[in-house]
Amino acid sequence: MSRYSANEIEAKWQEAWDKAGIFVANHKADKPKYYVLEMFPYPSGRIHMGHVRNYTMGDVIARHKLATGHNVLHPMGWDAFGMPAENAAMASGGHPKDWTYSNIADMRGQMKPLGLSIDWSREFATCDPEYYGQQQALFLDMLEAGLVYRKNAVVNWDPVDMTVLANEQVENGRGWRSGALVERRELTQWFFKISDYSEELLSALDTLDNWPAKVRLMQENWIGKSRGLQFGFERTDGEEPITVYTTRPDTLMGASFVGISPDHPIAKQLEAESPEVAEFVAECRKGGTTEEAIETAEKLGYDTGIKVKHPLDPNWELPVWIANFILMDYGTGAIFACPAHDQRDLDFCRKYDLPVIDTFFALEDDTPVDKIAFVPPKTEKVRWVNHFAGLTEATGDEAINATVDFAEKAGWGEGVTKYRLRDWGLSRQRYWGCPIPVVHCDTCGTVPEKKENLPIQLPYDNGDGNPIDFSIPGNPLDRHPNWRDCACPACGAPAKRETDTMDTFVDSSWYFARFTAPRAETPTDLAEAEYWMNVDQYIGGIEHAILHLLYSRFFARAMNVTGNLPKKAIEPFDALFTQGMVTHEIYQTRDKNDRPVYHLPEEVTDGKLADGTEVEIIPSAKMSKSKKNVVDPVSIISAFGADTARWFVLSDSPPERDVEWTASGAEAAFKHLSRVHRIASEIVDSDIPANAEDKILLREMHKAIHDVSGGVESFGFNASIAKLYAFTNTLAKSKAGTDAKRQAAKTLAQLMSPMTPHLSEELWQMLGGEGLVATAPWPVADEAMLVDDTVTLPIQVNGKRRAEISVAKDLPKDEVEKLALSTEAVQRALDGATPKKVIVVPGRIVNVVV
RNA sequence: GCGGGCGUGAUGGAAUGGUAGACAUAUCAGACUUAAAAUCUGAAGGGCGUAUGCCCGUGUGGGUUCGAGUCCCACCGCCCGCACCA
Repeated sequence: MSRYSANEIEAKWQEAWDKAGIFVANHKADKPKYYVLEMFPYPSGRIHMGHVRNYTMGDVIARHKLATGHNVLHPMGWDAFGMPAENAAMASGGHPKDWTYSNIADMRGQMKPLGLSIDWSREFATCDPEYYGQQQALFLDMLEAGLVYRKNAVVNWDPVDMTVLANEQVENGRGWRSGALVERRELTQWFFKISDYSEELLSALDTLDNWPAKVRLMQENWIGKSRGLQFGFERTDGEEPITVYTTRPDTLMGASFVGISPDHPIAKQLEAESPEVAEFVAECRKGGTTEEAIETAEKLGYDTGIKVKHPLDPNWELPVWIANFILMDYGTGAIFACPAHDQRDLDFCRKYDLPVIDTFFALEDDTPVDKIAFVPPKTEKVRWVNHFAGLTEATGDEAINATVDFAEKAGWGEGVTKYRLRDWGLSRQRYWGCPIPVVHCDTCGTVPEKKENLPIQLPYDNGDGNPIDFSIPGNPLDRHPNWRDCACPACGAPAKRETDTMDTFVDSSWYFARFTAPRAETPTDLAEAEYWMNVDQYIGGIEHAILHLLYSRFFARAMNVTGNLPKKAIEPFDALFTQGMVTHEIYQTRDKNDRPVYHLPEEVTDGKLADGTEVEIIPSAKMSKSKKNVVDPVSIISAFGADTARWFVLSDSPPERDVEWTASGAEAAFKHLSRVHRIASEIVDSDIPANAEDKILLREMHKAIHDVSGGVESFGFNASIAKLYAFTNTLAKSKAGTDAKRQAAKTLAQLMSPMTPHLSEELWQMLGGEGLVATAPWPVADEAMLVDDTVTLPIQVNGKRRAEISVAKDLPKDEVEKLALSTEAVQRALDGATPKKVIVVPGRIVNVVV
């Protein structure tokens, strides 16, 4: 009898798969194609358990599809541009390119032992010039199609490091490295016109039936379609009216002031004229650019002294304030405030002592607004105070529509549909990204680079053999001695290259299309894209629910318009699955100042440190190096094997939810796999004649085929594994003959093969299976074997279970009823009473109502 | 602030509106062993009871239903996202 030795068999079978070339995707037309893709990783240098879970899920799907006769494309690549490489270069020297490629080599080396069914021949990294050169070609196509433009936009600016900061680099309003107070500053930036597609991206969400409803809702809210009224407030000084946009025009009688953004043209004009305004606006620009930072910052206002006339009452004058919570990017950058029915406006008015006017009340409560604004759902009926369009009782929605109609008829306003979705700013003032292929020429202006000059490559050094110094703040491309110098593609005169590089979201917005023809001389090969697109199953983290997925949907449309993708691919992901994280307990103690001190899992036994100190345990926390609750897949694989890691990350929780990594759970998974191996080898060594138990075992086998397959097809991997445990227990206890047990064990090996491919190959071979289990046809359940002849029915009296009966599965309802009523326990519960009603749900339950 | 999600034994979780707790972990008991490990068998939501059983129980409070973990309303708690992290 042989023992289960994961390390030996895993290497052996990986070699066998490689040799057979079974995971190399070829464009063969005789089988249905299936494209399964997991979001590609950032090459940090180490894989983590989240990767193991993500890629194992995709692998289960890919292997199951392979076994069910599909032509499977399952590729892998690297999302390789981005700030960590530059941060590493800044912190510890070296070059982002070297750092990245060495990380990729390390990670590939850690991933291969997982035994994933990946077609490695298609691998690429987004920082390969062959990839980003094609991305530059796409950019030029989009520029030509009018989908790219330049405008000013606000960024986080670190005045000490003289650099743009990412939101995550702003901590409590200060730069993470310099500690300087961050300012909002305007720069000229490149933008994709994603807003051209607002309506299209919104309405097409309805076609994405196989996406989680949650993700569609998040995108819907992100696009943020709203209907409102746009109109001008006339200024008393005769200057141009101030145009405002409001989604609550019905509350116009409650207006207490007109507010403009600190970035509004009027504010800018005043800023130039008045030092006092300049000071105020500068104050507003302190703090981060995130919506959260702006919304939660203390309300600040400045009375400009400008007055406007209320559109409904020429004698009513409203002041114009600059307010820090008004976004220039949304609507017109100007609003009217109705403090009674908007909490932000109310906070502002209370602070600056501006009037608060109730415009409607709840039907049965006319308490004036004090500290809490009255904001009922727009579907709720309210009672209006002196409404200008003549409303008395109406819902918010009705009032808004009536008001828009009223304003349009009267001619002072216009109903307008707006979207919250802003254009996608793709400029990054950084080195390690795809260079934007345009040239600035003194005579011709901004000129696209010629396609034959692509790729515009990043310079590795300073051109004179001296390395680029990444330790100085700012963009190395800007200060490079000669990289910027070039000839204008239009007139040939000396010109300067654009030094902004692209947002890394651009890289990941089309990689799925590139995988269909990764070595093509154009961004895509239309014939290959036509065959392989769309991605049949896309798998990744919920954190990408909005940006990455929305940008990809936009890119697919843009690529279609520019002839780089077929029409069928404008929604590139047919089905989406968002998996949960892998979490782990945090072990912490406290230092003298009561600050937490974290401990590695291996330092803790039975809730105590080696010196006996009690450890505080925080359950289910996201794995993070700083909290020391990280489990390294590499050490798990060397201790137990990849199959154990794969089995465990799928077993304990539903895939969309977080799974808690526990040492005992991993060990138990290993024990179970060893047990399956032992059971199989005992069967091989046995010689039991066929007997009456055979049919019972085979019946259970068909039920297992049915349940496990169902779980795999519906992302119920944990349910499949629970069934595999149960079936293994059945097999271990069965007294059936050797032939039946061998058949059951072979089926068990097949059913396990998507999760534990190496062990399954080993078992398959031991049990005399033909060829590789990976390519053996997936077993099919015999429907006739799934139904038992008798069923057990629980009997309830008034909804409480009192007894159960065992009946033939097709026994008529009235017979079932008779049987149920005659049961002793039911008679006792009835206690002589006559049932009012008996509900018989065939095959399910009987309920006797008294 | 806005938006989204989740609350079931000691723990992870299962349950087309139909026997709540499948499957697993941890725990306990037994078998094997000189002993331990490994393995095998079994117990187990809480309470009462020798027991057939009975009562209570899915965050809290209401509601719909013959029947609610599941549907509806309100509340409480926790987690996540918010446009330059990937």
